[in-house]
Amino acid sequence: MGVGNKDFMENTSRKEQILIKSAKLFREKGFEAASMRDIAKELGIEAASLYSHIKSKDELLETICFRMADELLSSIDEVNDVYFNAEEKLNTAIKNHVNIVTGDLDAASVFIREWRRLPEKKLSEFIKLRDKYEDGFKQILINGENENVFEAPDKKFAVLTILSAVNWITEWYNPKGNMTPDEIAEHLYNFILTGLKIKSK
Amino acid sequence: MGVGNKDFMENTSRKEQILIKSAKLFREKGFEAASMRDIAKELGIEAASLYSHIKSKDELLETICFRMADELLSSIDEVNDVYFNAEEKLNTAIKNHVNIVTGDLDAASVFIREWRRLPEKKLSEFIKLRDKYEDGFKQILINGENENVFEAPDKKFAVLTILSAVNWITEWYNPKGNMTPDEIAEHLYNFILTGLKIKSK
DNA sequence: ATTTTTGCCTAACATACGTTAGGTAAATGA
DNA sequence: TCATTTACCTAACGTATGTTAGGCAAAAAT
Repeated sequence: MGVGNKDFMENTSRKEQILIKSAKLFREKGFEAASMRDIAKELGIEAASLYSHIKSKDELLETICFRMADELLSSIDEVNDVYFNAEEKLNTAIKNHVNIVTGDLDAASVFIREWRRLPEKKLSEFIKLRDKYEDGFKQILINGENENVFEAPDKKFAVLTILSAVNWITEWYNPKGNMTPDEIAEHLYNFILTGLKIKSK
Repeated sequence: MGVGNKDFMENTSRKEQILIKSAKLFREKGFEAASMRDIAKELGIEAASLYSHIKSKDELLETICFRMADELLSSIDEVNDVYFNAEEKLNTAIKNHVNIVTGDLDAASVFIREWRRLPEKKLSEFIKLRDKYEDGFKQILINGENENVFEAPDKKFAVLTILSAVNWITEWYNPKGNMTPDEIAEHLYNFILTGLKIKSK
């Protein structure tokens, strides 16, 4: 009942299954409104049984949020290490971000929307990681300015605006829609680079 | 205890005070996590006393969300009625949006983040209003294309990206910071119009 | 073959929640 | 002056929540 995709689930550890369903429900109903009993029901077990695999509800939120943060951070680090050209860096960073986010929409939505509900101690740790990620993008903009290819008077502002656009994807992206993640990334990159105004003008 | 700004509150009806505190708490803790007892405590009364002024907790969320929606909608309608030039329209629409959002950050955050928790019936109504607002922006982009001043192959995509940027303000705007709403709006407008890339290139 | 571990179960706990019922003292209106 | 309304109160209700305790059958490890 409610279990669904069993073939897929069979190769996945119980803890992983719990995380997947948690992300789904945290996204749909919000962290507080999604109960342990809801999560258990999705897996066809009782709420108390969840505690054979996890320590607490908070742990679920933590794991989802920090996994995403780690994934994004290692992506931006790699971009800044590997590529030389600022335009290429920004293009790749955006492409990676869009792919990570669309690759696990549930977890990404929780990462973007529900991180505020982390317990205080983990929250400050989380915010540090977010800041580090933002710094990764800032670094790209600084590179671009040195290369005389980007212009961003207020770098922090520019980064926040860029990230707002790539994060907002979770609000409207439909995997069954007619845009692939790479197409979205390209679209976004073009928009961020050149804006709305007609170039010939 | 916890009441604070009494002078200001004295000219405001009790129901309005409740709404103000609700918005504050819904923003800080989320709709589900902020309890009626929390809201009451902010006003120095008992939870049950709230029900002399309101019907339910849902009603509070509804009022906050729909007020914001109405305010934004009449703003975009006015812009589309009054101005003729597409660039001017977009500039004013963004300026209005930023001013409305920064003018009541608590309510705006709830409008942007917590609308999902609306009861099903109100939720569909709310989504209709959001779509209408998006259409208002889309209309501006279409105007701009006809005037040969904007270029946006995918208009829906462009609108979502623009709105993501103006909505994300609630995540970082600090009223005590060193940017006025109008400065933010101008900054945003420039970014949306021309992007990062250096023009001379 | 026997022990240990795993993964679930039922039952229950303490707490928190939105909300209602019924009352009361002060302000308001006739 | 008396009646009504307003804005609060205390008490309580039913329900939902995260989590723990203790047990039990099957699988895994020794």
